Amino acid sequence: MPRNEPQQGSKPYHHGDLRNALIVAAAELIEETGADHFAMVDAARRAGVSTAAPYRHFRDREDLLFSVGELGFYALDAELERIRDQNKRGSIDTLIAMGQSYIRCVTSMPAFFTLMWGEQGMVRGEENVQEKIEERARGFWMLVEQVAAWCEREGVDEPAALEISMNLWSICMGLCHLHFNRQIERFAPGLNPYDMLSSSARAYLGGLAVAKH
Amino acid sequence: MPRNEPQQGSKPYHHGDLRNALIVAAAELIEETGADHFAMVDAARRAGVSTAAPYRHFRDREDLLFSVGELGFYALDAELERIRDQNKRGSIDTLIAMGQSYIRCVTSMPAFFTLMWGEQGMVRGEENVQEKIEERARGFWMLVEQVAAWCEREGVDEPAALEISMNLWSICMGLCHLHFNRQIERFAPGLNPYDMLSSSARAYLGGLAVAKH
DNA sequence: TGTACATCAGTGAACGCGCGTTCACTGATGTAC
DNA sequence: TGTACATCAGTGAACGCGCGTTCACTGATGTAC
Repeated sequence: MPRNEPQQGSKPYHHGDLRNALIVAAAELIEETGADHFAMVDAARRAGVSTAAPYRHFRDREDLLFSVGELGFYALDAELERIRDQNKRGSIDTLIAMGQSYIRCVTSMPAFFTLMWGEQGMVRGEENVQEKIEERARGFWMLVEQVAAWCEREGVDEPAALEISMNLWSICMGLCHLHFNRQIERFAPGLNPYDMLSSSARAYLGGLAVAKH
Repeated sequence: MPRNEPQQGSKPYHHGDLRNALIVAAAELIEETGADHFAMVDAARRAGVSTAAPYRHFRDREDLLFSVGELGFYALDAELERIRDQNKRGSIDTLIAMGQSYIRCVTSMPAFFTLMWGEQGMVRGEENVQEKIEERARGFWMLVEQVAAWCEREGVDEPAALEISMNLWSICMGLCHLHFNRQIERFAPGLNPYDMLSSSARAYLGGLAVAKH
């Protein structure tokens, strides 16, 4: 019988990839019940191990949650990178597409929201956490770069790129928030966050370009 | 000895206004530790009563939290009303001032954030909760009214007022979010949400007005 | 190739804690006569 | 004005539950000789 194949019927003593299995299990649970109500023991149960097993791979609950957050950023960054590479550098369509993909990502995993940008993901006094936190900003710097290119095109002062990027991020954040707290469908049932981003970002950037000409 | 004056030294058996005292205590605790970690027993302790007492006034924990949310909306609406009455109807400055006051309110009571616009405040199958939830929208309708007046002035289609209001709300929401998760000071230390709102709302509304002329 | 041994990744049972909520109670208050 | 009684707003003790975490353990794996 081959070593690496798990025997049928009897589960192997060693899991093989428990760390990742726990992250995935936790991510699923968080999707279902929200990060606040996430329970360490449930993650273990879902991964099919004892409640003590996770502590071989994570210092504590917070440590696991942090890793789940990393998973979220990984997915988001990959998506943003894809959008960026498929569109013209610094065009308004690129900026909007990036924003829409941001909204899509965040919306498709709403429970990651607080996990990714909440306090908890940021405040941890530990060894090499600082660089991990830097990593989490990758998507934002992608946006800044595109905005800077747009500024160059439009003859807008480039130093403003950072502020413009923050404002665009704000709009996306706000739309995400309103969207998955169901405020959009509540107050304006005909609208959706993707079109709203498109129209408001166009008006905003348009207003900036006009002001500078 | 007068009836209504509490005796010094010995605390009276009846509190007198325990319901409100509990709401205030809960609000303070939520400010300190966040709504998620808020504990019913702590509210009772802070109000100086036994842990069972709150259940004379609130069905359960959720019920108390809902009432705390109402307090938040009460403060917000009062502030928005004040700003509206002090400014010119439908001017861009009024819109921005309302947004800034929104940010100020939300920022000054960050822990109310999820309580006021999170799921929990919205999903409750109960008697006359529906009308209470309607009440929570008062501030938003104030904004819509001002935006409609602005539209009239600028010759923008008035039906767009709702969408424009949602977009402005989004921007404020996003700025609040970024602000008190410390993302603004992290990425753009020189900026603050108030000026950001002012500049982005002006560009956005300017862009809309230009597009229509 | 075989064996001894260190190390690793699990188990299962238990701990302690804090919280939401209930229960039988008791002191205070309001009211009908 | 005084009294009996219903009702209200508290008390204090206890419950049950679920969760985070630890502990001594054991089975599996990798490696030096």
